[in-house]
Parts: sequence; structure tokens; C-alpha cells
Amino acid sequence: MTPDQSLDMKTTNALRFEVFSDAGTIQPICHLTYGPYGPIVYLMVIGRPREFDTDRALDAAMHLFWRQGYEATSMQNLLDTMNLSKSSLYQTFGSKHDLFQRCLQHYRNMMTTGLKQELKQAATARSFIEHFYMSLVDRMKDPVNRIGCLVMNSASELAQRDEDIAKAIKQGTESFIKVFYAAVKQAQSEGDIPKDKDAQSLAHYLMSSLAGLNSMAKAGASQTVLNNIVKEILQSLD
Amino acid sequence: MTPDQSLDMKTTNALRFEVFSDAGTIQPICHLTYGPYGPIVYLMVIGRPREFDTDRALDAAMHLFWRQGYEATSMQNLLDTMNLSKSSLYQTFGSKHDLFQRCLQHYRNMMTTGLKQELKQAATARSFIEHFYMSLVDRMKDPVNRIGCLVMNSASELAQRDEDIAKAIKQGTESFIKVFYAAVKQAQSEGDIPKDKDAQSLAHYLMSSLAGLNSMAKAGASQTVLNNIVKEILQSLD
DNA sequence: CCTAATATGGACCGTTCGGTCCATATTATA
DNA sequence: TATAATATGGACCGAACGGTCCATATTAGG
Repeated sequence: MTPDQSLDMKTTNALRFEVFSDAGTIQPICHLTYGPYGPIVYLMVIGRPREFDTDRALDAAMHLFWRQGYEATSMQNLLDTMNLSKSSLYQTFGSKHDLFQRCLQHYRNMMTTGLKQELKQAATARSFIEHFYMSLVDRMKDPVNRIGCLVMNSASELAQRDEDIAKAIKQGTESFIKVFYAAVKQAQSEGDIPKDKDAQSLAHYLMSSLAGLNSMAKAGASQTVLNNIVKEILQSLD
Repeated sequence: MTPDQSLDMKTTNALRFEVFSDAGTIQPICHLTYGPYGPIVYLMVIGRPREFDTDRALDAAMHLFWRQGYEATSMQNLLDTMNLSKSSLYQTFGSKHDLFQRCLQHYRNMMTTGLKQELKQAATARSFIEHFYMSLVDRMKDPVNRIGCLVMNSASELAQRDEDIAKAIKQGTESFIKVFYAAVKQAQSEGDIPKDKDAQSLAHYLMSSLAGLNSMAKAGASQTVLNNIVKEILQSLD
């Protein structure tokens, strides 16, 4: 169980135990009640089983919010994309706001997992960093990909007026920065970044540069311009 | 007349000549009609004069959009802030969308004018650049100021789904980049930035870094973190 | 005083917003 | 088969959305 998961207990007329999955969805484990001969534990859930995949629906919602932002995404829009009925959505995710929080969590997990894996698989940490920025610019060839980072987009749109989301954003950026920090540290130990550079500062700088790059792409900067910016950014590692 | 201004002619039962002010508001010049002895030119406008200051209202709207974003700002919100009646607003500015475009223009003019002036007044171009970033971070002490840049905020929120606004955003960023370019060029001629650096690339990089810094501030980065990022950014000028 | 032109306030519009509720369908166990 | 629990579809809700329209007020010139 990762730190993101938490145990929850809910009493109905009997007793149920639930956990939250990585994606934040509720997963029933067992169902405790009492029969004439003592307690009975049902290991499966009673009731009609879900017809949709919660995590898949969450993923669809995340991509929609990512592309459109919070305000510009309507519930109807979400229903269509997630392919759910209104009841199912509200029963499973609570509200638009709650759903968005789950999406932020999901995004954070997805990204950090992916980045850590890429770092592990890269030949050197420095090449990981370089490849990260260069492939980012490459992806920007397709305007469809100029949607920035969900966390930073949300910071721009919501952080100043929603404390809960601000907290999630802070956690998100810190997670990303941790990956950059690990990469910088590793690169320093591999001799590819000067050891006298402050790894923490550099990690923050890399995060900031990433945000800037995404902004420039959204603002319509050309491939050439983006590449030149990346060149400047990467020189900071020397 | 600056390039932003344009001449417009509108025919009613007579003929009127109008210009757009820097803020984009309509300014009547004269009113041409025909009397029994030939054409008559009224130099003043016939009709009830405006009771509000158009530019002041536009400025208020701009600050509201800047703080809240486009979608999160309702017409009622605008009416209250601009202190106008619904009729006056729609008559003067057309629609929410049109008003927003005007605000973008106004922001661009305001910013470029201010920056050019600061550059002119600075001891050296390099000190202008350095002071620009450092005072930005200083302003971020107050959360009220963590509202980023209207142009970049709009890029994040709207550029991918509104061609007109995307165009305005591109013009905006290009205007800012021009100022940075001028500063870099000047600093190079003053010997404060190596002449072998590509001024254009550096200008784009400075713009990108600015966007990143604003994003980080919105995401809740501490003063210390922001300062460290600025240090890294400014090292790119060496 | 009449007229042309504009300003203003407020009623009003259809649509969409996020969200609730309920009747019905479906499932697994008792 | 009865029951408990859940899933689902759709009707429905009040509020807010951006926007239109019209009656009235105000101004300057004829």
C-alpha cells in the first residue's frame, strides 16, 4: 500500500472495509455481518456490479480537464467523455470538484511513475534530463499536445482561489521536483553535472523552466524557438 | 497615431468619423451632415455624454480578468467592478469576448510602455534585466501579486480553443520579447552580456523563464525558491 | 420646444450550469 | 424466491450564465 492509499471504515447496517486505489476509487474488500451462528464475512460485494471501469473513467476525465481546464469543462462534457450516467458519476466521484482533485492525484501518480521509470532506464541521468526536454519540444509539433501540465495549468487557473487545490498543486510540483532532484544528484555523482552546483536549486530551476516551456508552446512559439530555449536551459547544467 | 490605432468610418443618416484610442475605445472626432447651404461639420458629438471614463473602466476589467481569468469572470462581476450598467457595457464594448480582447490589447500596451521606460531609465540594460526579475520575486511576497501575466494566463486558458485570442497572445508575447531583445542587444553593446550569445534566443529564453517563474509563484513556491531560480536564470547571461 | 443622438437602468430571454432525486434494473446471497 | 445492496437513466431543480430589448433620461443643436 503506497502512502497515497488510506484505510476507511464505513458502517451501514453491517460493516464494510474499503481501500482507496491509486486512482482514488473505492475498492470494497469485505463485508461483515452477523448470522444466527455468529459473524459472517462476505468477501465480495453485494449488489449490482459496476458496468464501467472506474480507473478508465477517471483517466478520461483527467485528460479532458488537462486539455480544457476546470471551468471550461462542464459536467455534461465529462459525462460524454467518461461515458457515464449522471448518477454513476456523482455516486462514484461525489462532485465536479472532488473529481478534479482525484484527477490531479491521478496525474501526479501517472507522471511521477513514468518519470522515475524513464530515469531508471536512461543511460545516464543527464541524458534523461536532456531527452526529457528535447522530446517535449518534439511532441509540441502537434498542436494537440500543447496542453501543458495539468498541475501547472491548475495553478494558473485555480490556485489563488481554492485552498484545497492549491495544496494538491503544491504536492504535485514537489513530487516532480523530487524526480528532478534525484536526476540532478545522480548526474552529479556520474560526473555529468558539476558537483558544486546546488542540486535543490537546479531541480527547482528545471521545474520552472519546464513550466515556462509549456507556456511558450501554448502561446504559439515555433519549434525553432522552443529548441533554442531548451538549449539555453540545458546550458545551466554545465 | 500609433500602429495600434485605426481609422473607422460609420454611416448613420449622416457621417461620423471615429478613431480608436490606445485603450481601444471609440473617440468621435466630428459629425458631418448636410444643411440647405451644403455640408455641415459638427465638431462635437450630439447626444448625452458618457458619465463614465471608458479607459478607466477598461483598466478595471483588465485587472479583473488578470486576477480571475476569462471563464471565472462573469458579466455581473465585470459590471460591479467597472461600475457600469449592462447597457453601457454592451454598447461600449460589444460582448464579454470583445471586452477581453480589448483588455489584452490594453495589457500589452501598458506593459510594453512600462518596460521600455524602465529600460531607458536603467543605468545599464543588464541591470534592467536583473532588476526586473528580482523585483518580480520581491512582489511575490504578497500573494495578491501572484497572478502571473495576463497574456500567459490567457495562453494557458484559451489559446488552444480561440483563434482570435491566440493571435492576440502571439502579438503580446512578441511585443514583450522585443523589449527583452532590445535589452539584450544593448547589454551586449555595453559589454555586460557576451557578444557571441544569440540575442534572439536569449530574448525568447528570458520570456520563457519569466513565464516559468510566474507559474512557480502561482504554484506556491517560496521566496527562497524563487530567488534561487532567478539566480540560475541570470547566470545564463554570463 | 422639437429632434437627433446617446446613456442608462432594469426587465426579460433562452440556455447551461452543477447537482439532487427517484423509479427501475441488476446482481449475489439468504 | 425474497432481500439487500448497488447501478443506472432520466426527470427535475434553482441559480447563474451571457446577452437583448425597451422605456426613460439626458444632452446639444435646429
